[in-house]
This record gives sequence, C-alpha cells and structure tokens, in this order.
Amino acid sequence: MGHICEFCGEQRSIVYCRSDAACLCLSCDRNVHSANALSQRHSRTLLCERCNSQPAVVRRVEEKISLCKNCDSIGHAAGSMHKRQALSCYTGCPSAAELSTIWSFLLDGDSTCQKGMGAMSITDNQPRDNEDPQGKYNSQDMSAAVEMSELHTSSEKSTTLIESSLPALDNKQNKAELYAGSKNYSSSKGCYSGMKGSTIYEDDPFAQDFNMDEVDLSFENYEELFSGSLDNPNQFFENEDINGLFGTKDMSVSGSSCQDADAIEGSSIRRVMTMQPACSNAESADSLVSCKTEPSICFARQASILSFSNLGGESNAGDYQECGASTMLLMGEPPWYHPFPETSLPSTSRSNAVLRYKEKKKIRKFDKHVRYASRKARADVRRRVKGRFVKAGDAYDYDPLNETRSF
DNA sequence: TGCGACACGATGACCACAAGCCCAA
DNA sequence: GGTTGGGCTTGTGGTCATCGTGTCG
Repeated sequence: MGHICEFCGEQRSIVYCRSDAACLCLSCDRNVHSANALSQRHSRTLLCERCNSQPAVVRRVEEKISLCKNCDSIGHAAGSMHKRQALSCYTGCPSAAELSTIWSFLLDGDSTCQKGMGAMSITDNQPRDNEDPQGKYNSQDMSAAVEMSELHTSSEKSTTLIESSLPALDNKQNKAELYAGSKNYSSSKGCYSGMKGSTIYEDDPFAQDFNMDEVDLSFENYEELFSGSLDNPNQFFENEDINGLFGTKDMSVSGSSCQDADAIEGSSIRRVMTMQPACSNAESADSLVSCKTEPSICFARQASILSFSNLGGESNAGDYQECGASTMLLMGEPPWYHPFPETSLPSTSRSNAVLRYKEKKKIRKFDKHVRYASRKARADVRRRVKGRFVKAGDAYDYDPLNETRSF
C-alpha cells in the first residue's frame, strides 16, 4: 500500500521530514518547508520505499531502492550482501535539480523518487528570501557515497552511518535524538510518523501541543506491553536484542510492506498470529496490523493513538484504560504474541537479551518533566522529615543543602 | 497441587509553601 | 483596557506504606 502525502493527500509521499514526522510528496515538502526559516531547517530525507513510513538511511544501488535501517537490516539478516549508498539529509527548499544533486541516483533509474520529482510542481512563487542564509539548502555529504559491504555488523557502524546522514549544523535536536537512538534508529521519537494525520502544521495548535515527551511517558508501561521483559523503548528496538527477545517469535506480517522481508526471512516465518485491534476504528486496527520488521511503527502508532486521547496530562496505563484502550495493550501479551509454545525460540539468547534489558533498566534515568523549575529549585532545598516537607523552623532530619541533622 | 512466608518492584500518599492562576474591584 | 490585590490551586522531591507478583519450601 503506497503511502499518500500527509499534507495534500493526493500525491505519493516521497520525502520524510524528521522534525514533522511526516511523509510528504516533493511538492508539499517544498511548500510546507518554505513557510518560514524554522521549517526550512527541518531535516528531510527520502522515505523508505519498503515500509513507506520510516526515513531511508541507505540506498541499495543494485536494487535501486531506498530503505530505512530496519528494512535494510532485514536483508542482511539473511546474509545477503548489498551495495549501499548512504543517503543524505537536506534542509531548506531545494529545487528538483538540486535534489538530484543530493541524490544522484534520482536521475539514473526508475526510482519512484524520480517519478516524484517529475510530478514535483513547485507552485510557490514566493520570494525565496527566507531561505537558509547559508544557501538554498543544506545537504551534508552530498557527494559522500559511502559504499558499505556490511552496514550492520556493529552498532558503531550504524551510528556512523546515521551521523553521516545528518545535517552538519542544522537541527541539533534531530541529531541528538538520532544519536541517542542510533542503535535503534527507528525507535527514536521521530518514528511517530506512522500515525495518520500526524502532519504537523506550523499553525496547528494541536500539533504544536503534541509533545513527544508525553509520548515517551506513554511508554512507561511498555514493560506491560511487552510482557514484562522489555524496559526501554529505545533499547527495545535494538536489533541485536530484538532478535534475542523475539527470536523466531513472529509478528503479524499482514502488511504488504513486509513481503520482501518475508521472502528474505522466510525460514523464520513459521507462524502468523492473528491481530486484535485495540481500538474500534479502522485506523487503530490498521496501526496494529503492523509489520514484523518494524515493531517500532506498531508501537509508535499504538502510543500515538493512546496518547492523543490524553494529550493534556500525564499518561499512564490507567489513562489508557479510561480512554477505552484495550487492556490487551496495557497488561496483556504484545499484539503479535502467539499462544504457541516457544519451542523454536533460542532461550539462551533471549534470556541474555532480557538480562541486558534488566541491566539497562537499572541504569536508565527516567526523565521527569518539570513544569516549574522554580518550584523544583525550592523543593530541592526544602527540609524534610522522612521525606515529607516540614514547616520552616521545625525540626528536620534531612537538609538537602548540608545534609545536617537538626537533632 | 495448594498454601504460607518471603523478597522484590511498582505505585501512590504525604508534607510545606512559593508560584501560578483566577476573579473582582 | 490595564492594573492591583486577595484567595485558591498547583507542583515540587524524598520517604514510607501498600499492593501485586514471583519464588521457594
């Protein structure tokens, strides 16, 4: 199922905007990101031509297809060797010709990107005085066609690749996010593109109010979501661990985007479990019918659905229950869980993976969103008795300032 | 197989009070 | 319309109690 531009809803989406977490056609990409100087700094790249929901990070030269990390790693899981080219990100409002400079392969094949560029109709006659002061667009490593015989032999290589595709100066946030999630690229905050209607409009207060931090909070219960062995959503999607955790435990593969993956990993596809949509609407059902190769999308969509029901406050399992979300998502088995015995599961590797998650969980620092720094500053210096605040002047047993005892 | 004891983790309540918020004058 | 004052509400962190779950005998 080809994905339609989330802005115009007509053209096929070609470009993925990390900042907006949106899939756009080239025309809309230019229109949207020429709105102002801030939007021009959004880092964009090609959309994965396989899953159509994640930003592509590499291009397989021989197959003439751009893939995200997940989809790309699938082929390598089967031991195939592909000649790859690292994809560059760009900012600003490059023209079709400029895009072709960034992605030279656009002109030498039958890529959908090329088709998209053909259909690219820049309708804006806006003055381009709001373009990037450094130039019409920024692109990093435009000529950096890094061929890699093996991309995912180590996480460090993956990190290097992702970093190489980041804008050099722009969008530090993106870089930070990607770097933090370099091992699990698809699970970065930007992965929320999967939700429909996620197009972020500059003047859309609802979109602006959508705080990814809150979405992160949505995952506080992911351990429940994942049967209690998965701790960090970022860690969860670490390829190594995901293999260890799921082993050959298959997820639903009803999405057409995973057909190639099925062919590649056919040996491991033994069971297809039935999916039960968490919410009643078709969109939610669609979100659940995810791809085994991209659990991140599945989770992200679920989180999105759930989080949007409670955008205004803290999210927790109780809130989700209140919003009508299926308890299956909250405390049951993961959607792709199958009731069959895990005879084919490499128990040792899985247990090792679980142990790694346990270790990581211990050292993980849960970020707490502090709304009022001034109150926090005061609370930090306030004296307490057994953890409770005490009146000024009363005896205390804990002074955060000097940790002295009052008695 | 069922039961009780125990360990462990998760969660929420509690506290004081300045800051924030709201509304009337 | 803008300002001011008063009253109410909110949020902050460390500790403890409680609850749920898993393990073992």
